[in-house]
Amino acid sequence: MPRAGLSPAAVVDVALGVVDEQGPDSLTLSAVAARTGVAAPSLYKHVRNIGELRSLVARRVLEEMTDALGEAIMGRSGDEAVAALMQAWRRYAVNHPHRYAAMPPAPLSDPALAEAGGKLMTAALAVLRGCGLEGEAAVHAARCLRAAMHGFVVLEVAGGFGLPEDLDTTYRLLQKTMIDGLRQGA
Amino acid sequence: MPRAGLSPAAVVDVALGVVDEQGPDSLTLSAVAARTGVAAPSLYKHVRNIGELRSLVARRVLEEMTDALGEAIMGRSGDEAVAALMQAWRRYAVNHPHRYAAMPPAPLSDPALAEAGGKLMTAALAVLRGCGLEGEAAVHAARCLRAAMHGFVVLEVAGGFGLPEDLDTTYRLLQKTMIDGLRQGA
DNA sequence: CCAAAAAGCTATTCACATTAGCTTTCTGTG
DNA sequence: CACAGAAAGCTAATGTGAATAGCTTTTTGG
Repeated sequence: MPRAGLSPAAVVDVALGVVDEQGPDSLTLSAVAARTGVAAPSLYKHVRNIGELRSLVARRVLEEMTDALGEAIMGRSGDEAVAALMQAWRRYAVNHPHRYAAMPPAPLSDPALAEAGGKLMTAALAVLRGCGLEGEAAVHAARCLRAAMHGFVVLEVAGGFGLPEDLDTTYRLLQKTMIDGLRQGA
Repeated sequence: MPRAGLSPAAVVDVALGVVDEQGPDSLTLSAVAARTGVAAPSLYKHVRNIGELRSLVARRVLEEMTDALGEAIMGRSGDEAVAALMQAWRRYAVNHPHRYAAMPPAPLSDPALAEAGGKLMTAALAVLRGCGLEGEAAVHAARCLRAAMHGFVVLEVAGGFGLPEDLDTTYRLLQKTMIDGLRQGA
């Protein structure tokens, strides 16, 4: 019988499929193995363990999201860039809810994840510089922005907002609030 | 040999100990059984399954946190109450990081959890009424507030804020931003 | 063409959740 | 007080998933 032709990247591809369809908690080596037509232990030839696979998935997702955000803010500046950033953040999470949930909120001792996160931070700080925020003030502003965006989409994706009121309206209010807040800080 | 004298509540007590010391992911029936001096399967006499145990734990934590927030806002109103609410929210999470992480962001089909969450929502809406917000506007404001608080403490507790800048300062900025935002909406 | 690396596989171990079925301890009622 | 039945516990067993060991097959480079 011919080989499956796997590689770490291919395993991550399949893992992303599992995550998309069944959520991050269902990402198991058996599930990935079943989709690749390979026995579960064979996957250890490509990833060290399930933790590494999760890390690799998280990294891919973070990079993908960073790209999407980068595109969204490209060519914009000031409040408009902040609004675009917030919009793109939420759109990514809503379009890929399981992928978003597959990203840990912190790099947890994974240098590659930390680096990917650093790129996102750099992009955010660039946007804030366009709002007149630099140095320490920009760091505090970026944290607030991230907290607001992350908090909102985590709750939205998990179904944490029970009431029927329109979520787009809520998010618009959050955008306005944050943008006004940034203006204050500048 | 005498009985262990367990009960659903006692099992939850022990489970909270496990959560506090080893985090929500380490909450297993074996861990709880070991602490109670009982064999793991015996726990099924008190809880239906591990999922129910997690729900019961989450409910206890949510109620405990709701109490803490209720105390914090008691006797205050307006911006001061909002500031106290935000302060107490963060304090609870920082003092009990694993318990905070043990709460799912949504009731996920658990009516008891939903009810506990409803009480918290009621308290929040009461605070906002004191800021001149009612009806739909209050719902949108409450969501924004929750998103900001939850997002911040999730990231703080997980170690998601890498840089060395002072987190108290960041949170003060977030408080100010949200309070200004609420004033706008009113 | 062949040696060795790479990629698979089967068998096995361990942890945890869960079920089944048996035994022991309480408890309340005659 | 006795004892029947409920409640609470136990052991044994199953299923799933992670992980390791050691063997076999496929590639590939010289």
